Amino acid sequence: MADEEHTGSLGNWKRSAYCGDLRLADVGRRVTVMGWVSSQRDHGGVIFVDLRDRTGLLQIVLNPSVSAEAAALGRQVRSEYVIAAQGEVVRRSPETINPALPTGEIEVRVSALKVLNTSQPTPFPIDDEAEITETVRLKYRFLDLRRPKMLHNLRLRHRLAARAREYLDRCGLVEVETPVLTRSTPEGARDYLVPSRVNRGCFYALPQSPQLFKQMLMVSGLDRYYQIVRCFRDEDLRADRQPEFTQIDIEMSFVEPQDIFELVEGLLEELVDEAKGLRIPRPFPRLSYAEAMARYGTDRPDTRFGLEIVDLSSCFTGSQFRLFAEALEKGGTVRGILVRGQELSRKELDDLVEFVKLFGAGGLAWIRIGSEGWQSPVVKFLSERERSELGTRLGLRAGDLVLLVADREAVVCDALANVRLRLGERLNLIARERLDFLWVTDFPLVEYSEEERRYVARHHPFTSPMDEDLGKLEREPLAVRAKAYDVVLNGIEIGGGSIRIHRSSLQRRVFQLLGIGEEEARRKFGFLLDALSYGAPPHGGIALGFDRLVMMLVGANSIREVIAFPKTQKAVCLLTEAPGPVEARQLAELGIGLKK
RNA sequence: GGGGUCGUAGUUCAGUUGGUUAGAACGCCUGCCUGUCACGCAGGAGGUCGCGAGUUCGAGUCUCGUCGGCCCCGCCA
Repeated sequence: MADEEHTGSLGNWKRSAYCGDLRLADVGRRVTVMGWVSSQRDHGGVIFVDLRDRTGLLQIVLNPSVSAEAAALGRQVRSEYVIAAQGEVVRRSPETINPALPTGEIEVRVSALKVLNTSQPTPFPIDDEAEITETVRLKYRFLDLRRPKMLHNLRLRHRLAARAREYLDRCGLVEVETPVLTRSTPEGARDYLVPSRVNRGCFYALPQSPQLFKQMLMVSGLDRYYQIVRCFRDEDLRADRQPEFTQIDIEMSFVEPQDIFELVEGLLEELVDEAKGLRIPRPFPRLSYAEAMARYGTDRPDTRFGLEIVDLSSCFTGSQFRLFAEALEKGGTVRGILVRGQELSRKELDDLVEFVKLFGAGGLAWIRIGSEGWQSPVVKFLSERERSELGTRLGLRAGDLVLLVADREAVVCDALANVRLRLGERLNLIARERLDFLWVTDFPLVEYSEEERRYVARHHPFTSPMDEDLGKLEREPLAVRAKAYDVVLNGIEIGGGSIRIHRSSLQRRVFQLLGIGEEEARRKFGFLLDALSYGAPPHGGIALGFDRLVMMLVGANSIREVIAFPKTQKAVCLLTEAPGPVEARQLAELGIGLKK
């Protein structure tokens, strides 16, 4: 007995109920509950303890008239001590009911108490109220995760993963584990490298995705594959980007994009049902890349609000306004957003002018349509004809505001896409409760990289061109569309995929277009070309960003809220202080020396 | 690599124009209290103002540098 007290052992005690589960129906039960002390209220005689486990809070009552021993122990108890209590579930008298608690109609009258462990005072309160600096939260992540909200996030994440596995299994997909120690493929993101001790001077890379393995599984005839898999990219972090993240990775044989859409829509339907109990409309809307760029300026539009972008170039042909004229002469464009019935202060407009510069635009021209006439720093440069064309085109009337950007098309799109988002937020136009899923399709196969002075794959080099565009592959590569697609939720890209090239002859043509020579292709992707030459079936797939999806479904602003042990923007784990130095002996074994 | 922003007690914050001993709330500690639930009451402890230089008679406050968190640009096929 005394030993048990000192060691905090359970002895023969066995938990018979979770705290948060108990209700009126349990009145009369003798229960054993275990958990953490959320608060202790000592009234000199009777002591109340709010006991917390992952299910919620339960009030237990230590009354000396029931057990003097338990009450004496309870007097010693402090916040976050781990205790076990045995007693009877009793109905609270009407005036002592706490409607704020799901368990507020009952309490446990404790007959025996064990202190299983003590706790130092925690560096921050274990509740959802206080907003604690992230530095402190991450350093004490084990305590941060003890907070109900974080436990909820982790448990929801688990349920979504479980539901995804169940659905994909039902659809006949087979989960296969692919290697974590793999080969570096210098195309794309920077790899995390792992030195090989056995093969001195050689390195593994952690996978950016299991792309090539899943394609080879298709060649193997596995037919339908999935994997909930960790991926790694050594790039700078953002609120929605961590160096290691989880994908729901999918690949199927003998399919066209439509098959992928149906499978993924079914998956997302189930996940949204699991998370929110909502039925999302299917099929998801589809938008071509070209249309998405034209209307929203981005390939991942948030369609929960309007403020669509309008091409106004034709209104300004031959303009006397130098900025517009120059942009158009250089093959650029003038586009704008019409804001109707909203007041923006002069300061806010000035801020927008600065804001677009972040995205490479020279500036932003605004025109307010007042009842007295047009009010704008640029209106004096516009001819009568331009003003009238603009007015007709947009159907301008008093109270309207027009925001214009003139530049190269890519810059205009980027700038206005961001202006649109900012205004959507600022003017509170976003339908917060909506989940707008959509497919973006018909991506260009390649884009031209000024920096590398060659065509680069927009998705990845294994993406199939559209059959009808094959003829343009060499003549007009920028006009070739790919069998690629992204799935977007509320303006966040949550997944992307494609139908892959399954014939080595076409794969060679694409490598050639990308400036990857025969020899280089053999060296880097020889195994894939080999695989394709042994009867590869038509196949394609997709990868869904699981962290982002969970983030959206719990309404968090950062992926870190749904990852148990995330890293900071400098890719440091504040809890374990990884990455850290290693011993000289370890480096010597690997044949690695560090530059001073 | 670049821009912005923040850094004061365990936590969340305040701190005037540069001026005495840097404050509040919560938390913590001690005592009292038999129906509270953010219990209450009385008392108490707790600070390298991120770090380092500089300006000044005097710096939490001004300047420069540096470290760290967050947001963003670049980057992320």
